[in-house]
Amino acid sequence: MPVARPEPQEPRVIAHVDMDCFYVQVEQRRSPELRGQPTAVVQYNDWKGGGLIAVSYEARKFGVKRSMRGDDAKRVCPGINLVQVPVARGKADLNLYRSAGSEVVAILSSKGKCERASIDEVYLDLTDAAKEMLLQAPPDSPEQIFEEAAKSNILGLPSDDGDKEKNVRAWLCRVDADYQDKLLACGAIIVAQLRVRVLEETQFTCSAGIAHNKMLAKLVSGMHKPAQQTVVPSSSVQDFLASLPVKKMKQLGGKLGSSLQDDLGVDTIGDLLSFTEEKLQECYGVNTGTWLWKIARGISGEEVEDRLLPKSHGCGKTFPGPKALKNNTSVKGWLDQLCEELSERLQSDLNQNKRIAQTLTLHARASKGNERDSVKKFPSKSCPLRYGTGKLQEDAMKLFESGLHDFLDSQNTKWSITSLSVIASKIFDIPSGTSSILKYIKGPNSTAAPSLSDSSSIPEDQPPGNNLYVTPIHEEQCEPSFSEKEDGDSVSVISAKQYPANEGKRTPKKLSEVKGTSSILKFLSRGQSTIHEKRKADGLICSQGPGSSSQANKAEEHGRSIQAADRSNINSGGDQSTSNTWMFNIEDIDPSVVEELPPEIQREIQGWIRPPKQASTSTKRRGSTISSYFAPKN
DNA sequence: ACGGCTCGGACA
DNA sequence: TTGTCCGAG
Repeated sequence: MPVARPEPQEPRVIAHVDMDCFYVQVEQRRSPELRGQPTAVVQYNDWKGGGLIAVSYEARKFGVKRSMRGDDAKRVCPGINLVQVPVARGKADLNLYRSAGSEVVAILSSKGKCERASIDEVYLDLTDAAKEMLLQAPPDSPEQIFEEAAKSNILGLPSDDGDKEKNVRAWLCRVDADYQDKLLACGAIIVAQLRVRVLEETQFTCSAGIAHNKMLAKLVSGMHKPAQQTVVPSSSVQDFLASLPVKKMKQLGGKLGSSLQDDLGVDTIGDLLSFTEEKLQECYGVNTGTWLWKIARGISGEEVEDRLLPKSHGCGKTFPGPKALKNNTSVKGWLDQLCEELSERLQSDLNQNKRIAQTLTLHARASKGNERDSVKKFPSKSCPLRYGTGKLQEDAMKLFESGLHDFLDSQNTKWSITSLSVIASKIFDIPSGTSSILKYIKGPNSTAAPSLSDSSSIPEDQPPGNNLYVTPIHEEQCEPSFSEKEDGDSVSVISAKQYPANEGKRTPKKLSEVKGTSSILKFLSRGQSTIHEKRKADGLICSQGPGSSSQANKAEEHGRSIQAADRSNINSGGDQSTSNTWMFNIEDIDPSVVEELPPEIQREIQGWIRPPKQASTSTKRRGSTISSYFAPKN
């Protein structure tokens, strides 16, 4: 349900940029002969010509729609070019479009806060840039207005005049405009420049909306498409919303919007104005009620998040009708495929963005053998995410089995799976500051290991080392603490560390000295002194597979475990089968090896395992517990 | 045989 | 926190 956010005091300049039929444009760049032609991108050509996921404007003129089948599109538009989405591992592979989207984000993020809203959309907060322009170089004469900006559509500006562009030019540099409108005008100019840059540097066109908040910017970004932008001055907001059908508003395209129409007789946003905030709250709860009341008045306080990358990675596939999966073997086969792709994407996120995902989730749709409409849903399941294709596959299968067990409820019926997906989420940056640690990687007779923070990507010619990252599963308090080099394995360890609860800031603590590096590795590998041995012991160390323990136990271990990503194949890009991620459960580590560590490191380790804030004292553990082992001696 | 494949957010 | 549901494109 939508929630209202506090409205910032100062007027903001917000833009929503939306790529025009993006997948089609990506394909047109690859195959220029498709430019200007009716074209659509389809996935899976085998059944009824595949499903359309993007349609060029030339094809839209024929009535071709997203969600049509390829065959239907051919019927209404015989000349249409249908381009297939690349297929890898038996499923659609959208990576081509993802990376094209990144190209665009890289440009659009240059003028202010930028939020990647989807593969082909971003929000920009251009407030500062617009203010800056107003101070430094405000638009002053109509002739001087940048050509693309002059093509803007200004909501509420009379356009029956004939010479629209002249009016726009005049509006953009109006001297008598109020401060807010001047800011918007500057925003429009900046966005026009950005859009031109996007076109020049990527060959992609886009459309945009410029307004004082995200909601309004989003509403109008698609109003004039393709390759145009639209501005919403405050003075035009009420009229604009008054006649806007509720279903057009973001968040009201579904059941909530239908309920407004059916239950309250509200057809336009303007109709909402006749309801008090209290009445709306009665109908839809406090949060949604307030939200509705505000959007009716054009108020939306939602901030533009500073985020250029997705928050999760998911891979899924459906198995409709006869394709449904009916036994463990076929499920395993497909999960393996999905996990291969997921692993690849995780590896490249780690490589390019220095990020690590912490949670693996499995979703499925299922029906029970004979039952028509199975009421029961297949439960989603998650577990700590371990890097490496093999680990992901193993864990995903266990999650599936766990979900299936719950789904079947100990009945012995046949089942069939109609969709599967695996999702990696809770993605964290590997904390910067590693470079200050890297000197410890540099052994007496070797060169420094690749720097994480200094180089945007790891050079191809780096010898494949075993770079080990350790991060805490719980919360975001994480800081690199030490690294080591041993036996030719380059090992970088990032340890969990607690930070003051209320402080957003991290307070890095550097270790002045790192000794006994072999002990560190032993500590981490529970007595195995090399990474190779560690690999063999891995199964023991990560005793906690998904779905194999009680809920309580699982939660406990999830909260306290430490996870490591082995990046051994990042550089070589080779053999995935030897790529591993290691999870270290504190409870499984032999305390005796800790005693060999220098006191500094012992103290550091204490920091890792300090119990979570409201840790239950009643939790039972096996053998000697770490917390008792590490309890303050005094 | 459902549009498929992704994503994000709110809620209990 | 996990799992569910909704909504977007």
